[in-house]
Parts: sequence; structure tokens; C-alpha cells
Amino acid sequence: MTGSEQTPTSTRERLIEAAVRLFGERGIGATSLRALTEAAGSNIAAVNYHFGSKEGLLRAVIDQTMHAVNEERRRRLDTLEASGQPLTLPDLVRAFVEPGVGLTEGHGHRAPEVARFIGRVMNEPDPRIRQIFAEQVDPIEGRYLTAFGRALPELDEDGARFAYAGVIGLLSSYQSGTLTTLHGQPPEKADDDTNRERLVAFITGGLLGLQSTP
Amino acid sequence: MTGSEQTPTSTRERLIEAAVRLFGERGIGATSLRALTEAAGSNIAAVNYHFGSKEGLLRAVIDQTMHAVNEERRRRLDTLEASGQPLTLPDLVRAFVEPGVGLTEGHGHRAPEVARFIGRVMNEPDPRIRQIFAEQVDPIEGRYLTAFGRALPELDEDGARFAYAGVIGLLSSYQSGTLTTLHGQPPEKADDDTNRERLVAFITGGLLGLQSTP
DNA sequence: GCTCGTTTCAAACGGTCATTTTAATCGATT
DNA sequence: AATCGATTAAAATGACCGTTTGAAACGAGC
Repeated sequence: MTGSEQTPTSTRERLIEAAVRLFGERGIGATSLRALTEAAGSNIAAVNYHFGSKEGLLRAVIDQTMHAVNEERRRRLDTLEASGQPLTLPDLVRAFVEPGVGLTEGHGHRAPEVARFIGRVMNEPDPRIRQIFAEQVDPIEGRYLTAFGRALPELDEDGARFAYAGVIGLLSSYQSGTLTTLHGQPPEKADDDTNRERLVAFITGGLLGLQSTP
Repeated sequence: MTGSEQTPTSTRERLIEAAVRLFGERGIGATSLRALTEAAGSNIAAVNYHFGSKEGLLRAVIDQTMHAVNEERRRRLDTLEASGQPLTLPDLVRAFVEPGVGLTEGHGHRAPEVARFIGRVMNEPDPRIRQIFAEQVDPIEGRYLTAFGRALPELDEDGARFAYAGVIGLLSSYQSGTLTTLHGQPPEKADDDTNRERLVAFITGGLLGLQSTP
């Protein structure tokens, strides 16, 4: 309905954009609404007007960013399962990892910011934030958990959970930039494609290694 | 000099103990000095008196906890290199991972708390905290980075950095409890030994996978 | 031109933060 | 017993937090 205007960007949109960027850069707790609304060229009260609270804003941002990822993950898993062939591990890893890393849908040049934001949310300590994230991801997560368990038949249920958590931990480290910017400067070298292949290779290898010595 | 008294615990020690526990539980930024000093049965001003500031306290806690880890990592790497035999990947992974996970030195029954604290610090967003941690870890980190590079000869320098960062990311996720408490309740099953073996297997497999498809 | 719902804004509120100040307490030394 | 440095404690300071308030600005419909 809203039409595809040329970056007129309503206040609401600008708030979400700024939240993605600043939450990803500084962390959620360390980003004040004052800094956020100033970056959005808006007023503090706008957050409460449009989202009710800081948590409401965070929820909206997570909803908006994770929706595309969830949809793409669901689509890919559907495709893999519909093919009839037995699920290969690299394909499954790609189906889960690439939507998070790429985020080709929706966000264009801001895709790296969005990826970093999600990475930050994924390994957030605060249990309330973890809860919000979990609610958004829950349904598709269950499907992948069982898919990983099926692709790694030698693992018991607990092992499969460990495997899945390992995938998430590695993915979140990668997306939050910790992996590619070892605590000095940024890496400069290695383009995104190379790093994505490295990530997939690392995760796939890890899962295989986990299965062979349970 | 201070002798080995029976848990009389000076204020300074109690502050550090409480910091390890609360920083690990809630995250550093989310832990107020008021809550911390109350948990330590002390006064807010004691932090400033003994450590100068909250950052001074954090620095002292990181120093104290990481010192044993660094020493153990250095010792293990020395032993491996002195053996003359070519460095095997699982041994190298164990030499790096187990001191962080186990923390057998010094801290007794509080070892899990310390491990979680370190895990939290390792994937902390705040660049200032990352800097403090980096200073403490830098020297031994360099040795392991080159050791990993040597144990994975097919990787170029950039690939080795990615590998090392992957090890750190996975280890930090594991130690902070994210890996073993998938966002529902704690896992209940699987004792620590099992999980440690899983972690080593996952990391080793990931490194091998990374090497075979660079 | 006026009204009315929507949206923005400046200002203020109550609360908590880290830090500082000032005074009290303790323990050893003389 | 008095003294003095080391330590603890209570209270104040100034800054910043998320949230709320009440009024101004805006735009569409009559």
C-alpha cells in the first residue's frame, strides 16, 4: 500500500534504520535513545510515540530484519526437502547460514549493517533480549534443529543441540564482525565471498568432526 | 606475604569475586557498582579506593583470571613444541581450549564462574573492553596464531587469521554458556567432560574443513 | 476557515549511574 | 595511651538514562 517512494523515509523508518546501525555498532544496551533519535534526525518522544518504548523499537527492528531471513531459510529448507534426495550437510549449512550472511532480500547497500545487527542480537547476554529474539526465530529454528539431527545421524539429541548451538555461535561471531576483525584493525583483505565460503567450510567441518567423535 | 588464610577474604578479594560472578552473569555494562559492592558486602567507594574506577576493577579481574589461562597455554605450547614431533591439530586445539574451559589452576569450585566471565569478555562489543582484553592476551595469542598457521599449512595468512578467530568465537560462545544453554532452559544432560570433548571435536573439524576448501 | 486526528517537539520527571568528598573506624607503632 | 596511615562508610555531585507531558505544527475533510 505504501508505494515505493524515493527515500522520503518517514520518521518511523528513520528510527528503525538508525537503530539497526547503532544497535549493531555499539550494542543495544549501550545505545541511548537520545543518541539514536539524534542520528535519525528526530526527537526522543518519537520512539515512545511510534513504538511505545525502547524495547518496542528493538522488537520492531528484530521483526523487520529477521523476517526476511526466516522466510529465506524456510524457503531454502522447503526446496531441499522437496527435492527428495537425502539432505547433504553442506547444503543444509548453506541454507541456514547464507540467508543470515547475505540478507540479499530487502535491504540493499545496508545489508552489512543489518547482518551485524543480527549478529549482535544473537549473542546478547541480556535474557530479555534473548527472549525477544527467540520468539521471532523459534518456529524455523525447530525445523533446522531436526534437520541437522537427521543430517548427522550418529549424534544423539543432546549432541544435535550442541551442533546447532555451535552453528549459531559461529554465525553470530561472524556476523557481528568479531571473526573478521580480530582485535586490531579490520582485515582489509579477503572479500565477502571468500569469507562466506570459509564460514561454511568451518561450520561444515565442525559438524562432521563433532559427529565422528561423539 | 599475605599468607594463605582461610577465606577471610579481604574487601579487595571479595570485590573481585563478586565482579567475576556478576560480570559473567549479567554482562559488564549491565552490572552496576552498587549491585556489585552490595553482593561483595562492601561499599561503593571501596571500588574507587582499591581499583580507581569500574574500568580499573575490570582490568584487575581480567588480569587475575586470564593470567592463569595464559600461563597454562604458554606451558602447554612449550611442551608441545619441545617434544620435537610435528604439531598435531587436536593437540594444539586442546592446548588452547582446555586451559580456558578447565581453569584448573587457582580457582577451585568457582572455576565455572571464571570460565563464564572470560567467555563474556571475549565476545564483548564495547571496543574499550576489547582493548583491555587484547592487551592482556596479546603475547601468547601471537604464538598460537602462528602455531595454527603452521598446523594448517594449506591456509594463507588471512585464512589462518580466520581460523584463529573461529576458534576464539566458538570458545567464547561455549564459555559464556550460550552454546550449552540454547535459549530455553539449561541443558541438564551432558556433563562437562562430554561437552569439552564436543567442543574440541567441533573446533578441530572446523579447522580441517577450513583447510580443505580454502 | 475551521476542525480534528496525527505527528513532532521542547521540557520536565523520577531514577540510577559512576565518581567524589568528607568523616569515621581500625590496627599497628611509638 | 597517643598517633598516624590504611581502610571503610555515608552522603552528595553531576551526568545521563528511559519515559512522560502538554503544547505546537501539520494536513486532510467539511
